[in-house]
Amino acid sequence: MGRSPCCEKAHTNKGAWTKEEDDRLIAYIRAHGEGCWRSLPKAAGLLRCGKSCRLRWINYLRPDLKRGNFTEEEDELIIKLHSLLGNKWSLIAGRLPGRTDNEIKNYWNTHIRRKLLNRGIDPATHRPMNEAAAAVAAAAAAQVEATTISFAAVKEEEKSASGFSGKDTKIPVQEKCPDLNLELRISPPSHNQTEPLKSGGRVTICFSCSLGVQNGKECSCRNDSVGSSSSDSSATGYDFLGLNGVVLDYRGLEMK
DNA sequence: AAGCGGAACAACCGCTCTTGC
DNA sequence: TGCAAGAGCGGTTGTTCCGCT
Repeated sequence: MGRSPCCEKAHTNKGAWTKEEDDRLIAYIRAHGEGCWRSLPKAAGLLRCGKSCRLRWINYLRPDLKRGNFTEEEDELIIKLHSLLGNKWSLIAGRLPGRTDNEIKNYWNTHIRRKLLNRGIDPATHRPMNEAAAAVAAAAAAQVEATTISFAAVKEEEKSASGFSGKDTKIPVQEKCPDLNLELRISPPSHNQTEPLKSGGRVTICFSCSLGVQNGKECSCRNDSVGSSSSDSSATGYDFLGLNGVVLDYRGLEMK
């Protein structure tokens, strides 16, 4: 049983792409468009795996790609998006026109990770390093406890608690960042809001705090006790990218 | 100039998800 | 409902480049 390999490895090239291969791929896609990647190599006369062709096209040959260094703005945007989405590189890439998931992933691993470490921030949790270590220990303890909970029961609870359907229910980001709003919704305070800010163990914090910069100049929740006046706009969500006043639903981040 | 080590990046691999039968 | 194919994603590896000694 099992799946047939995506290509016949014995008859495919591997390693760096040559100029000629690039030209063939570009010419074929210009003529026929992006279609069935599996059959594309043969049709285009390439001794490459379909996956390899797809990757090459998406990451390097697409005409709308923006090459060159990342700007400071892009850096910060990536950090913010990563704190919200985790390693969902494709989603992050969807918010950065002209950038690819692979490019962003590489850039994260080589530049941004170090940048955050230099700031004393754990790149995985976006919290200060010492706090992150404590969080890891706490998470490990919690995991032991969690093993007693039936997986089926959890799935059932997810299903009923989530308004999302199918694909949307798999979002795992929250497990790593318990402080993040599980619905990943960024919204201004609703004047009609009747629920307290902290409900069912969910705490909403400002974006700056989620990055581990408590009491920083950008922290908008420092003076707020949880559950304070609902008329304070900073208490219920991030002013994410200056989007205060806009409801940002996680589902909207999924771009195809 | 040569050797070495680390950084950067391109590409591959294995897995999951979606879709069609 | 189950299976297989195709597509996509994220982690990892391999190669090249560059600066330092």
